[in-house]
Amino acid sequence: MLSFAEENYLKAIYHLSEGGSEPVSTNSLADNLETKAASVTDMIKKLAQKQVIDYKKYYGVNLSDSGKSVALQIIRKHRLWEVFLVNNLEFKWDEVHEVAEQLEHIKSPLLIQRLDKFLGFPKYDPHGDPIPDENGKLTTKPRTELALAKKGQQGVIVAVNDSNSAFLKYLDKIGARIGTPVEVIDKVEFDGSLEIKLGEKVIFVSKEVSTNILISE
Amino acid sequence: MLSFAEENYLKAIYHLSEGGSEPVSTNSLADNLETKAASVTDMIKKLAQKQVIDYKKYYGVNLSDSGKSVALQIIRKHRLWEVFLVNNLEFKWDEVHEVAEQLEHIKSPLLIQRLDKFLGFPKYDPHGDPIPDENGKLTTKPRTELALAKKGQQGVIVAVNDSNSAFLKYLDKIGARIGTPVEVIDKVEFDGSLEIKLGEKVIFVSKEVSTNILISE
DNA sequence: ATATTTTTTTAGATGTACCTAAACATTACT
DNA sequence: AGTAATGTTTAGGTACATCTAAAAAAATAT
Repeated sequence: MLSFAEENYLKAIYHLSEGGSEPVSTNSLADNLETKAASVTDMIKKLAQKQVIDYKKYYGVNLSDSGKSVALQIIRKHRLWEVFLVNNLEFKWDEVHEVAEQLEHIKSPLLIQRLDKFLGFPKYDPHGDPIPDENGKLTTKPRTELALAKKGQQGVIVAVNDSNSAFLKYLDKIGARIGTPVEVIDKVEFDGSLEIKLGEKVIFVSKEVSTNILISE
Repeated sequence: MLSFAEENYLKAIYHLSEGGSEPVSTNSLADNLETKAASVTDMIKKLAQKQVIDYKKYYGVNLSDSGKSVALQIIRKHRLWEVFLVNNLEFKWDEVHEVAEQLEHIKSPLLIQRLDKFLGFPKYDPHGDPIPDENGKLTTKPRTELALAKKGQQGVIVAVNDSNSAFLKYLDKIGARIGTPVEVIDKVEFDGSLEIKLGEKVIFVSKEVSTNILISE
């Protein structure tokens, strides 16, 4: 049985390695988990001993198969709870993260199975992120960063890259939600900002914002 | 901010002191929390320092007002989650305890406020125990142990004293649920067991069972 | 009222998850 | 290639929540 701290490490490694492909450095984990590099070294030694990661000194860590599976289960729980909070408890999409960070550590396979059923087996969370199934399988639709779209390109917002509350509130303000249609009117060479048609409105968004909006046709 | 362990101590003290009236001994806490007396002494010193309990060496502990309020909030969360599990996630009343033990420690006043609303502001949990309101206020209906009822007395099951899974499964088996009408047909002097009419059936229940069933008219 | 038993507390250890400071490896820069 | 900068690990220490064994206090029994 893994502790909350251990589970958080596995989740962080999963995210930082983009799904378990690349190795993750000690410092990037320390940053991500808001802790110190020395603490990370301590913990990854323990996780390596438990066989959930592969660790070679000075070379960073990789999730093992079992570690990846644990990480995906935590992500599954996190996202299912987010759906519950938004769909049933009137939470806004910028309010769910903190609470889901706690709920994701509740240990009860039955609970998650039943919650999934209760929610109608959702495939995506309120930020458009895919929810892994019981076996940890992800169904990822092709999606592009809005920042990479060409002038004239059209699409629909399917997800956001950042679940930061301030960012999501800004999106609410400009009327950008999952499902909102977008069209690139113009790209500003100077700072990479975009002029876009969002629903019925035409506005400018910074490069940073457009990097964090994911669209598909 | 209190840790899970600290919260569990406060909850245990609340239950063992019957709502904060009598002092609770070190050993009874150790028994209840399945830990050792020495560990309890350590912890109650810390809780006393945090002003959530009153502690005098060798005299047992009492909840302070703030400690009582914390305990009631945890009990509120526990019972609301139990309602959710039974009403919405198809859990049976003997399956909810363990999961609710985890869920009660989630820290988010908004979550509990919204959950309460979602559930329709329930007053009792699946075992018939009253749910404290936001201010920790309990509405307790008068209720008697079935074991204390007199021959010929009639009533309705309103709660159970023990949430032990085996006991609840037994109640399911004999058809005893919250709301089931009961009538005392006869009391057996010898072992204190009862002959009762439960719904439409007439059966015998042991003294131990009847002690754990609460009825009201 | 004294001795015995029970209960509670203290003393000293352990494992977890952190920390700082210092040592060591790797990478980047003239 | 040699040095400086950056990244990582080790060493040693802290707070938390637990433990065992022993000492001390309170309750019980003779």
